[in-house]
Amino acid sequence: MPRRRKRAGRAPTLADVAQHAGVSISTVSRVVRRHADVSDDSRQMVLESIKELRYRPSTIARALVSGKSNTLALLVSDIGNPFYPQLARAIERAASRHGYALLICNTEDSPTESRRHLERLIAHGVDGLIHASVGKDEDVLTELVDERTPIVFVNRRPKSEQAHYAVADNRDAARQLARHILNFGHRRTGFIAGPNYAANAVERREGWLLEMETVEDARPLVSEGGFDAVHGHEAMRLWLESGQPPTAVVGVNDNVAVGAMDAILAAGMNIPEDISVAGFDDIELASSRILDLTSIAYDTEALAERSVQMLLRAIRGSGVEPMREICAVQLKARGSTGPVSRADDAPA
Amino acid sequence: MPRRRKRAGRAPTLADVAQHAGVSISTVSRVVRRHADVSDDSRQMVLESIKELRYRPSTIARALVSGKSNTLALLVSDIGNPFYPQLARAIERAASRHGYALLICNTEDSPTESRRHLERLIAHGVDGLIHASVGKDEDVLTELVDERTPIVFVNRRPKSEQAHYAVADNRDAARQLARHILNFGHRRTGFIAGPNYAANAVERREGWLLEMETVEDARPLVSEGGFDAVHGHEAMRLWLESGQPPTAVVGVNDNVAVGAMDAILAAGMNIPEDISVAGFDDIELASSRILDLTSIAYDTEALAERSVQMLLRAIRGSGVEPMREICAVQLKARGSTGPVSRADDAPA
DNA sequence: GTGAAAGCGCTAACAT
DNA sequence: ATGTTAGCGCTTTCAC
Repeated sequence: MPRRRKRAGRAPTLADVAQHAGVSISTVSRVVRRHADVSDDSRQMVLESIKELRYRPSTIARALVSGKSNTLALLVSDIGNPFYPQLARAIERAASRHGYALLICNTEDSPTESRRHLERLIAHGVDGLIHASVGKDEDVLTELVDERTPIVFVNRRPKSEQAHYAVADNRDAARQLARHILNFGHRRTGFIAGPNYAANAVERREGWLLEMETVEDARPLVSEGGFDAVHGHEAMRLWLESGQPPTAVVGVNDNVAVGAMDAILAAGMNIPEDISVAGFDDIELASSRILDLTSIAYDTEALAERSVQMLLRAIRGSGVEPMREICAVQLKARGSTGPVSRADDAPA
Repeated sequence: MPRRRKRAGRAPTLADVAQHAGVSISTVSRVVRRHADVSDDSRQMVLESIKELRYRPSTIARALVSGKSNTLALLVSDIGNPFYPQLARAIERAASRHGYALLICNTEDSPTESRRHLERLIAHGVDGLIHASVGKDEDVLTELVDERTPIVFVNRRPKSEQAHYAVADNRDAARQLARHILNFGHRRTGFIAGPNYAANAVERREGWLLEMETVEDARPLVSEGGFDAVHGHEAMRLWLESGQPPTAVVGVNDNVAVGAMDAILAAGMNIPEDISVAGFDDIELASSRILDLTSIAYDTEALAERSVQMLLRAIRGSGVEPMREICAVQLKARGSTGPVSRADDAPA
């Protein structure tokens, strides 16, 4: 009844295996790295010793020697926002397909947190960074990151001309959504925007307004805000209290839209009979009958795959041309948006 | 107009700093590690060189020397389930407070994935593991992990008697929820359970049935399932089609409850007038007016803090006694549960 | 107070 | 086909 077959303490090393198998360290190393130039005999012996000793190569030592850690890192704004886990999962899979591990870091959109994470990640020797955090920290980035650690932006268009990025066409997405709303006859509409430092948020708002301008009598309202449900709630509440609320509102993301829905229900009104609601991101719950929320779906799989590919290319060949990728979006029309029904300013 | 003040290529090392500052490597190392025994003069020089060269100590080399990586890893079942990001964030903060970085891994509840991650993590030299993935992989764990990499289970009661864990009292939580439902007069009730391999799911079901048994004429139904909304939907659909659906159903988590709600709405019935619904986890959306879902709230902050503390203790002193911690739960009664209203088998 | 030197576990020449 | 050796960047004795 052996408790542990291995004496506790030090983990077995190449040298241990070599000794056990009666060969040299290099031979073991060759076997481990699946190098040719090893006789079947030796290989057999080594393999057995490895199994018996439960040897596992140390990534740390490898990283120290090779300067490569086979690890990528992903920075997200808010892991609590359902969109990011979805993206993270896709990126993790993509990275894994290419033999890389992925570290996920939560920046909470704070440059301080970004800095903390970046310091750590660089010291840890990650081979590349995927940045999906939404804004405010570009200065920190340029300060800390140099060409030895390539970086790709996902779902965020960076200011720098030199940067690599994979994004969705937010402006077009917003226009599609606006068109959808306009087609239902809405004219007094509301857009609950995100913060100005976020390129995404700005693009969505711009697209929205652009499309609204194509219709003579459209009167779009815009409310500044953040990415949280509370912002959506607050903005909607104010509009409701104004006495002349929009007949359709769009949140800068589904979180915000949910907040707005909440406020509408709290005021005793109905969706979409009184007010239509829509958002961006198409979070999982959006398609459920409970939310049944019209939204813009991003192709996270494509975003993930493309960004990882770009990053790997940047890691291999340094100093490559800036790479860009614009991924498709898809309008998911659902029950939260419908025609204007009240005596209002548009055809029924 | 200097493009980069540092020549590209190799990152600066201790030796570079030493040369630049005109001192020895050891002195630089002492300064970096805030060791005493350094003259103010030397320290000054070194500090300046460090700044100028933008030197950053290599965690990799440190880890190789010290055998410690100052990194913990968290394994979760499904980062897409809103409960886990919440937990992950709390654990990340707790780890960070103690000077540790956190790696987050998604096992998708697959032993294969668990193995992949564990192999990597151990090779990467993580100092400890926090396991919040829900089941099926305990064999993999005992096979791969030895006492050099301590492990703490969170939100999951392990089979092993020796293991450390921090969990919530699921049985009690389920009883509270059952009592709440019974108090509303419900007698024909449904529990949409999770998989049998998940201790959490089993405990919740047991608690539920235990409390139901305290009432003579209660007739609890149980439906096997998974942790996803689709399972909740499917189970509810079948009950609805049976013609005698329960007047109150509880999902093994909020995801499942949402699925059930979806099915109820799809059948044209109302919540809670026709059927009451509740869940576990108290995901963020549960408190919104849209879901307004009665649920059990776990103290994720406590779970996180306690588990990290336990893990660190295990890392420092090896071979410590098994540590256990049962964290509090709180019933959040909301609008999705209400009294029986139909001509049914209970007092109104 | 400071420096020299021996490793940590591995890879990658370079021998043989 | 296999062994020897010199590092990777750091910590840590141990001298001075």
